[in-house]
Amino acid sequence: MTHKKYNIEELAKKIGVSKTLVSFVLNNKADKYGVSKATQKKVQAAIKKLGFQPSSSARMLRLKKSNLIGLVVADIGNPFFAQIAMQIEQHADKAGYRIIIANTHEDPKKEIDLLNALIHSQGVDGVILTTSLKAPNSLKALMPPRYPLILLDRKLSGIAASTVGIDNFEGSHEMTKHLIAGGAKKIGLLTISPGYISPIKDRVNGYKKALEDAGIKFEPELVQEISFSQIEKDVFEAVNLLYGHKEIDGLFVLNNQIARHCLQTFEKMDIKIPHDILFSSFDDNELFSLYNPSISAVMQPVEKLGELAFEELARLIGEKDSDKKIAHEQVGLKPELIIRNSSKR
Amino acid sequence: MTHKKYNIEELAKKIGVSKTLVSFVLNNKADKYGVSKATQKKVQAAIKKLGFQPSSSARMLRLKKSNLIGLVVADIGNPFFAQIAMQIEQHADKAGYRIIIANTHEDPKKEIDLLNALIHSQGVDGVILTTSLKAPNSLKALMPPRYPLILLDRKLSGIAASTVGIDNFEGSHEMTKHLIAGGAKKIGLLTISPGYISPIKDRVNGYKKALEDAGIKFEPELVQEISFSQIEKDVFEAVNLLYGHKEIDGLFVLNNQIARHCLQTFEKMDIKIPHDILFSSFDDNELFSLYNPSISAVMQPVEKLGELAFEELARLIGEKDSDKKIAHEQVGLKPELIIRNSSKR
DNA sequence: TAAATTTCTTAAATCGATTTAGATAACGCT
DNA sequence: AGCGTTATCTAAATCGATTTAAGAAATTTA
Repeated sequence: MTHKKYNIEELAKKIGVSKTLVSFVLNNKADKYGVSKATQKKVQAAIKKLGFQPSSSARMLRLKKSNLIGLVVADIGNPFFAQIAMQIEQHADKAGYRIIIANTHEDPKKEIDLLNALIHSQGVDGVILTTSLKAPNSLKALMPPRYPLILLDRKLSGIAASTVGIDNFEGSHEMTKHLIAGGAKKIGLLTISPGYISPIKDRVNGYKKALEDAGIKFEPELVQEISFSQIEKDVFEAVNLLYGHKEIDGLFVLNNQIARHCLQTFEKMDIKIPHDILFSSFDDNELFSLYNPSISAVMQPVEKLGELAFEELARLIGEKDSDKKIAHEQVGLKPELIIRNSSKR
Repeated sequence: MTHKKYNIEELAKKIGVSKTLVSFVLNNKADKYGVSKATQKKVQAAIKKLGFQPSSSARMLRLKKSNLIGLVVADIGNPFFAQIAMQIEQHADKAGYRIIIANTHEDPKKEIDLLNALIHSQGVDGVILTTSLKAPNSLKALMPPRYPLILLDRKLSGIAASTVGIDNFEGSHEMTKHLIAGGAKKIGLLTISPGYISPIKDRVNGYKKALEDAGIKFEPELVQEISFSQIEKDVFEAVNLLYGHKEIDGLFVLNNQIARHCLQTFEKMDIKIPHDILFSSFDDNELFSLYNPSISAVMQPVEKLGELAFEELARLIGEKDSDKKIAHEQVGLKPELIIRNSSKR
């Protein structure tokens, strides 16, 4: 039952035709090259019967096309990225692509190494990247001209690449406005390292703008950066500082992992939301709807993001194949405010 | 700055040696073949300076080794699998492997198609699989003899493959015992489709055994199978039936997604846990510790599972390379009971 | 100095597909 | 019959690496 693995040459010999002919049939070029219907049938039948699968390494080598796309993310452990990855896989699969997943752990050096390997060694046809880079130089240096690259979630100025993400400024602006409308006068902000990535900067700016709109003075010490590698400890200290000493009456956190640890800290310190602090987070999450009180959040349209990222990448790959000009799109989807109980009294 | 992409031949010409020599250096065989130290230095320098990356498709073709492993899971959306995937990626990366991720959505046909493509076309060096198959035939038919395969989470009898998972019978047995000890006399069980996969069967058996131990008669109608594709609806109906009509005083659910929807349903129906029903779930989860009341769960050692799955696969790949016999390990890690407030009064 | 050895280097075959250019056979037409 | 056409098919080059077998240069030995 377990049949031998044939290559195209053996298969051709078995059928009694040349491998050229088998290749024609395999690639739907039989008609184009005038292969008789009878022969086509014969070849098709043999392919199916023997379960022949052409070697993708051989095709890759010859065609310089891998049907592989690289998905390089900062942290697949974060459900936000895991969800997007799933969406991307789903769309890629439909279009005949496989995805290679790689995790940078927010390390720029690792990011560059991985990209180098994926692009130049593995030969992936394109890359979807959530970059942790501060500057575009090292990325630019390794990218072949007109290489299909999608920046997901995080922009990187100075690089010509399509970007798929939400309007972080607006999401943050709206949520902060909402907290203010709920009565908060002194709103803490918990950001996450690295603080230089675009969504974080945009969100901080959205927060500032909302304060300004409301005539509230921006106080830098109310903004605390949580280190990606020691979230638990930093959150505890930050909440301690902001609530214990700065006496905030509102807290907005820029990431769902931070939010989780805030909730833990609130329980530990016996802080009651929304009574003591109005609270909200970025990135909605199953926990938020079930928690008591339910947690307000800025929701990113994850399915849409994944879909768009892949579709745009597929478009770029297609254009590259046909050697047209590559136009880079900047997609800024609208985030959605999910107002629940943690942010209003 | 953006330098041209060289292949080994161009690189060799540039340096003024043969590509054979470059290849020797590249593969650390320079000493073995007696390349002079001076030449080695020269070649090394050029490789580094020009950032040369050998084409992996060419190497794959020649060496029949891809340094790729396939990770085929039923549902990457499930945090349990996402976590394991992250662990596997981490260990694989260290060992120089890339992972291709594929999602079967619990569809056996899709699973076979994907495996076929990964093994025979992509040429992955090995596969880690959470199978949705009922019978091993179709899998056996496509697997080359002695192919490195790890079954993760789910066993499949009749197939010679290493299996990495936990002792599901024991986990379920212990948790059911705990519910009984807490005073539950009529315990509902929510399983998930497909019901024939080994962990589910083992868990159901553990549940039965615990009832038997306690002298409680097993009632088949207290066991309800939730369909993977319509969890929300099924959970609602099942809870309605079991609590509303069968008057259960305990509920054990076999999957964290089901648990989530149970909590929603409880709120909707105003069922108080642990007061009205003692409740617990399989697969621990951040939600469970933060929810009020906190939810008891059978925790699987996710990091350990991912690590073992990869290490065992790497071992098999290594043995295959050196053409030794492949011994198949059956790893059954101990699950851990996390007792919180949902399961005791 | 010539022969034998050792040291270093390279030409060419190979992996399995695709594709170009060309071969062969059958056919129609004058 | 002879010649151009058309319809089918195939030989051989190619992609970029690895590796075997063998060649050239340097060194030692006789």
